[in-house]
Amino acid sequence: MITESTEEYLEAIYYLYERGEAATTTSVAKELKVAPASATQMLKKLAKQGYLEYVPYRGVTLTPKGEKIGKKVLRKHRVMEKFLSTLGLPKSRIHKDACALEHHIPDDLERAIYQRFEGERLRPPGAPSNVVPLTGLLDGQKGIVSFIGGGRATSQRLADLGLTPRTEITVVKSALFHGPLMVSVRGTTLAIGRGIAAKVFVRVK
Amino acid sequence: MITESTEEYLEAIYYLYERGEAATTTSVAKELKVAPASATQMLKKLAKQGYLEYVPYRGVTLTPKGEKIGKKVLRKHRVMEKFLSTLGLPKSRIHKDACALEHHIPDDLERAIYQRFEGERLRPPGAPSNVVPLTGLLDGQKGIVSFIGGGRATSQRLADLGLTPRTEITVVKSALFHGPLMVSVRGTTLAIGRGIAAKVFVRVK
DNA sequence: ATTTAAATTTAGGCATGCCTAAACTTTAAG
DNA sequence: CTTAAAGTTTAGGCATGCCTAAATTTAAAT
Repeated sequence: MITESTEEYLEAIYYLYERGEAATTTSVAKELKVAPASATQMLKKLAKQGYLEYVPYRGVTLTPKGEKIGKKVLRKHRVMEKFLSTLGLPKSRIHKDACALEHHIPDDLERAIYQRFEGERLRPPGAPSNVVPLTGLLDGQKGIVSFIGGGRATSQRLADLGLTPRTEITVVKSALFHGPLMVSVRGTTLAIGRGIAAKVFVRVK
Repeated sequence: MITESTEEYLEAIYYLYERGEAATTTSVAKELKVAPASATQMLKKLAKQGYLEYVPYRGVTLTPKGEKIGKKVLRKHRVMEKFLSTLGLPKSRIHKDACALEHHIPDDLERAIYQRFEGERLRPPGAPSNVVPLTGLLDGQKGIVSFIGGGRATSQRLADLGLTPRTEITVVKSALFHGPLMVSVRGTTLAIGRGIAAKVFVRVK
């Protein structure tokens, strides 16, 4: 079983990596507010477990296995922050509370929360709540195009891609907060930007 | 700082108490799926910390301090279960997931979730989302009566109690899932049943 | 009253992950 | 090339909470 501490470390290292900063013993320790000596110990353990490469006095780099976890935990953290702020929790506590929650949110709960709150923010009033923007789907989910939330030009562009109401669409890959989505429509896979994807409303089961 | 384990124990003991079962070393151990010897050790520690009275070979009873925590954690657990099931998580995992979350949900998040999901379930379509049934308020919250979600007879009964639109109302005490609510209206305190309270929709700040 | 089974506690251990203090590398300045 | 400061690791400890095995207490049956 993967411990909370392991997740915490991998998340912090991934976060440093995402910002282009080096993951040294000290930077990790500072990020997690622990003593450098504690970080050394933990990093050695994580290396032994195959989550990262550890070179004494030089710092660490995540292995694919470690990166996958770090990424996932960070994403959960961000979804939780959004969730907490949508519910009106005081800003001052959002980060800390998200930290506490991120390790206890199962994957599918994260997905459900994401869909519901992201969808709610974008959905035009009156639309049923199982209609969500395409950006609200996560990898592997399917939906039926319900309507296009944009003007004529948007509709046209999307129609050219085969995205018209009643078409079934599958999200192949969707980075949660940035970059294009890979979707599959009528047997073809295509990439569409988040901006336009947010205007495609689909009905999910 | 109160540990997760402490909360877990106090919740289990309170839960036994709620069902009228004796809190013995063994029953607690069974509830928490730990060895009886572990429970003994922990119960002694909790006694030393003033959460419960411990009589060797006889079992434990919660002090007010311990009961307060046990009750709160159990309530969070139940709110989380409701939340998870509203979001469609598989039934088989709801209990376990709620267990993991209950210790990491701050009080106000619990309240926000409760209000939102309970309110959502009962709120007539079209009402703004800061309008919730009276049963959605927790102890100490205030609201302004917005409308009565029942027929003429209900309205009349409530009007007799002084509960008419635009009246300010304060919830004095509300057990979360059962029993009447104690409310204060125009300086008077009265108890009203949950059934009828669910028909009083109030606007909260 | 004795015996025996069940419940409970004590004793001794273990894993996790944190800490401080002291020792050791690395780096950068002179 | 030396040296001092900064960064890092080692060593030794501590708290939490779990475990098993062995001792003890209680309760129930004869």
